[in-house]
Amino acid sequence: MNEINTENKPNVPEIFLKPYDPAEHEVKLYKMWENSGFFNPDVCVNKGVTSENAEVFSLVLPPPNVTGELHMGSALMLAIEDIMVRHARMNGKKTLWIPGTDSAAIATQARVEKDIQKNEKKTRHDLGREELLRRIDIFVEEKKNTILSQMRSIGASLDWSRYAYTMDKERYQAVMEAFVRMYNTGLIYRGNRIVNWDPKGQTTISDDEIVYEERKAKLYTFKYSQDFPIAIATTRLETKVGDTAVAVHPDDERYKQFIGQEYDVVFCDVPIHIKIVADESVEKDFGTGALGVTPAHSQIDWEIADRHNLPRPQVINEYAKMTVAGRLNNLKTTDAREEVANWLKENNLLINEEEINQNVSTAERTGGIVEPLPKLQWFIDVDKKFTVPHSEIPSIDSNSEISLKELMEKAVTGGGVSFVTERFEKTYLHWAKNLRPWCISRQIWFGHRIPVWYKTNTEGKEEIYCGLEAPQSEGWYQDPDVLDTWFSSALWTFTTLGWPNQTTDLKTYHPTTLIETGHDILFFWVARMIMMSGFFLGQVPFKTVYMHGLVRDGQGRKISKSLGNNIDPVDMAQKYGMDAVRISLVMGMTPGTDSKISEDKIRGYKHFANKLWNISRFTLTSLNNTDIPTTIELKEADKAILSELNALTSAVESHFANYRVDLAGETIYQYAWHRFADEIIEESKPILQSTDPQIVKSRQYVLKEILVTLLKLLHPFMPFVTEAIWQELPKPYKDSELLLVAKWPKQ
RNA sequence: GUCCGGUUAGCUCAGCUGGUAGAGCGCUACAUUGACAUUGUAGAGGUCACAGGUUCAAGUCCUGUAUCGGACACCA
Repeated sequence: MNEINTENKPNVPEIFLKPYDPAEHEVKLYKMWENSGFFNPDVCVNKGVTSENAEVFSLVLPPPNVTGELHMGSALMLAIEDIMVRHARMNGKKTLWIPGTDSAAIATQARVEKDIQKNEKKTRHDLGREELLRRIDIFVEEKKNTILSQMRSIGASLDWSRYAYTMDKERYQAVMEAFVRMYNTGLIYRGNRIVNWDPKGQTTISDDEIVYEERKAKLYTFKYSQDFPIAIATTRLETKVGDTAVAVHPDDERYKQFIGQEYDVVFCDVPIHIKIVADESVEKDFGTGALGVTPAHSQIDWEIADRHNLPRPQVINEYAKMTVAGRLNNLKTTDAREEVANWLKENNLLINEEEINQNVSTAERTGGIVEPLPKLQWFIDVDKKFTVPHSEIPSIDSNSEISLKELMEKAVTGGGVSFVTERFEKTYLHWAKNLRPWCISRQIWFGHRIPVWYKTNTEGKEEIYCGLEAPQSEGWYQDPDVLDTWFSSALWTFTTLGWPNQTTDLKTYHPTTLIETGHDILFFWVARMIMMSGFFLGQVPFKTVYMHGLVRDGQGRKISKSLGNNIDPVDMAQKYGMDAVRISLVMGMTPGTDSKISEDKIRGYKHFANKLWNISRFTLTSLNNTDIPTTIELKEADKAILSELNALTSAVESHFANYRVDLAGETIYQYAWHRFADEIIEESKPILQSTDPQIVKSRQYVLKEILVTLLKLLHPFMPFVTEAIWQELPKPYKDSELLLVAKWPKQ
């Protein structure tokens, strides 16, 4: 390198004379970055910032709800990912971070329906499917700019040229293709099974969308009739009109004599036929040790009915109302329960009534009490074996036979996917082991519609067609249901890269390097991406899983509207600057563990941004009107300072390697403030007054080195203030116009 | 019920393969025309939940207890 040109003498820009003002810089800087094109790895290669065959670093952004707004959780996610992405880019990796938004099917449709109900007093059925979908599209178009501009305001260096929306044309086609391929392999099937029905949302939901709430319930012990030999216990009296058997344990001495007997009774106006069966699944010690079997309204009972070939009358409908004749007719289940209790009392059949704690299944989205109902639905078979034509997953051979469940286990146990926090690996494997068929059909309108058509043929039989386009001939009608939103999300790592086309992007960036997301969607999303990527590509979707925790308030409480403790990232950024918001979210956050945010903390880091500002001001002032040769005879003390700086860079690197961005941040913070500002700058003041020019030059050189290194190290964490300062540095100090693509300090 | 975590300064948390405790914020006192009051210096404050064990040596490893939290399952 050359000596600094005297015409490029460092001046102290006027801008440093007042405190750092984030508002003055943030929008401008983001535009500058975005216009530079460097968020796109292709541009980085073309402009020589990244070498053609550089190591790849790729990840997809977990797409936020397209109609939503930024909250602290998504701000944390964007901050962590942007830190890793900027770090990788500065390290010369071919770095791709794909932005996207999610349609949030149920939530979005519910929101639009509510508005229409309020403003026009109409239901979705009044409007019809087409019109409702048109309204939803309009709503999405109106809303999406909010979230997109908020994502930019964070400073996220996302490659917007590859932006994807779960419901855009490319993704929709890819989802159809995926369904058809899985159907043709026999992994997707239609079956009549007990599903979790949400009467409030009027749709099925998957097992993972259930939230258990503990409530008090009454456990009733009773007999079906005076001459029925066995008493049974239940909390759901109203379902007993749907009973077809009483199951007892085969070894239970009390009931052995009755096994095989059958009884006809009229129970609360409903004639029922009860067979006494022996089944291992019954616990002798619970209740009376005898279980009233209601095949149509309980998962376990459905399975018992399978084993004993029992009829399965349905007595509750989709609105959670009774469908039987008599006194229960059309009553809500809760009312019917009381009615049955009254009837039992009237007829002297009630033996005992006891308060117990019970876990009630509720729907995560609507809060409705889940009603198990038998329904004809679409499922993914996780146990059926299929052949993997081509596998890049360690421990899974090409052309081997495997089930989705096994694939999901092996992808992790074989080391194809590793978890930054090991305990999530255990949670994952535990879940995968107990996986059951995944119900993927939903009875709403907004979403990826199931590409299956039906037709009743001349013999009165139903024909089924599954394909990308509707069949040409007459009389076909499409399945009205749409897919579980997680079905399309599960394909996200590769549909965003152009699949099913074999694009260059797909070859270059898949498997992605990393997925970074909240641990609350480990099963919903992370696990299912592993499933789908394995099935369609024979690849893992990502090599590393990094899970972040929940963002809580300063006292560790969940952030919620009712507590009124919401801290809005956008408000906070206006007050203290986005850099302060970003770094406060990251500092003190351990991977996988819930973290805390408070306004005090954010304010503290605004001080830090300003400290940096003043460090820069001092350093540039000290260098003013001075030429600093780039090769220089350094004094011993200055050599020591530089080797300490190298040690800092190494420490930061090793924290990055361990995905401990929190520790990396703290290490730099500590150095910048308490070592550089408090000590090195202080001791430099007299040194710079020295009459020996060698001493002065040596020190000036060191100060410049530290400043440049610190700006680089801090850039991933506080991109705005560091770039703002960088823009004021004299050219000879810089290896790049933009700090965004400057070279990461060498160790 | 099963499986995971946590329990370290007033608060929020670090502390890797064991070597007599750290940070940030807060608090106290002092300083102040100095790059920065969005500051500096100094300081107070911890038998590292409890009880055993292994070891020359234990927040750090093992066992158990208490307590808080999470995931999963679920009894009808």
